[in-house]
Amino acid sequence: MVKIKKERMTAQKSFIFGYLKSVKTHPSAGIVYKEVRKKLPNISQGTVYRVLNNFKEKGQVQVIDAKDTARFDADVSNHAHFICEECGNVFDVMNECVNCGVLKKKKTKVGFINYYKINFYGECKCCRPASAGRK
Amino acid sequence: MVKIKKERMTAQKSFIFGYLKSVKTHPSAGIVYKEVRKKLPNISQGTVYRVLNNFKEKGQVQVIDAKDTARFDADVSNHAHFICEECGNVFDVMNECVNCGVLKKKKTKVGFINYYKINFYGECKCCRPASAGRK
DNA sequence: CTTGCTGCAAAGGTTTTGCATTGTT
DNA sequence: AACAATGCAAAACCTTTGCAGCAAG
Repeated sequence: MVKIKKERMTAQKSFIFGYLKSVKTHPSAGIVYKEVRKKLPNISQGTVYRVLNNFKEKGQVQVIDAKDTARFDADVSNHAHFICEECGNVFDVMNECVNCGVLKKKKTKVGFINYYKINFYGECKCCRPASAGRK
Repeated sequence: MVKIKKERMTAQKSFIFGYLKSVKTHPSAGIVYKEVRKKLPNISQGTVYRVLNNFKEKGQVQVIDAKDTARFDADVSNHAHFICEECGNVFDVMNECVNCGVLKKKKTKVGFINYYKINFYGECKCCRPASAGRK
């Protein structure tokens, strides 16, 4: 018989999830740690990483693979992301903008597709004026 | 007057670029280091990272943000990537599969888009049989 | 009471960087 | 001869992990 691990609810988990739900900034694990620490001063980095990975595995959050660090998003609805190459901030790109179904079939030449991610790269509204003269 | 830095050609650069051009495995910096070392035993990790970043800035290679480490691809033509969640290998997904133009306009609500990347996630041919019984 | 979860601290891995030296141009 | 690029080693990050104690069910 296979042993089933029963999960427990903790203050750490609910604070982290609550924080992620409350922001649209797609914070990194480090930011989550810093922010949640304001309410739970004793929380450790290890816990933050473990909880975030736990959420990811359960599909409660999605991960955006930005250049350097992973960013987390509690909005798991179908949408893409825009990553500013200047400041590193991440913004939502809603589906109306992405005018396609990308890939319908699950079985392909390379293997079985579970899901996909679309990332846009460029300069955000705040950074564009500053760098306008560069090109 | 703005100082222009003039670039020099070195054995390290040409070996690294030659290696990247010769493979379809989308190697990480660590792998590049290990492989190029066979021909240039004294090359250092620092150089590999500096050269790869240099290529990236010049647009000679593109970077695939896989889960853990960055992968490099000397094929900068328009195509997407499939990342196996089981073994971590990266495969090319040619454009016929991605039946869309994704996003045509450059100027959007969030900012100015330079380019985009599409990553597919799933299980590759090699890993699928082994994990077939899981779901 | 059971055992999943946390805090702590150390370790692992990737990527960057300062500096003296090398090697292109 | 200039100065860009390298090798070396240390440092800077990000992320994971072992373990003893804590706490949810």
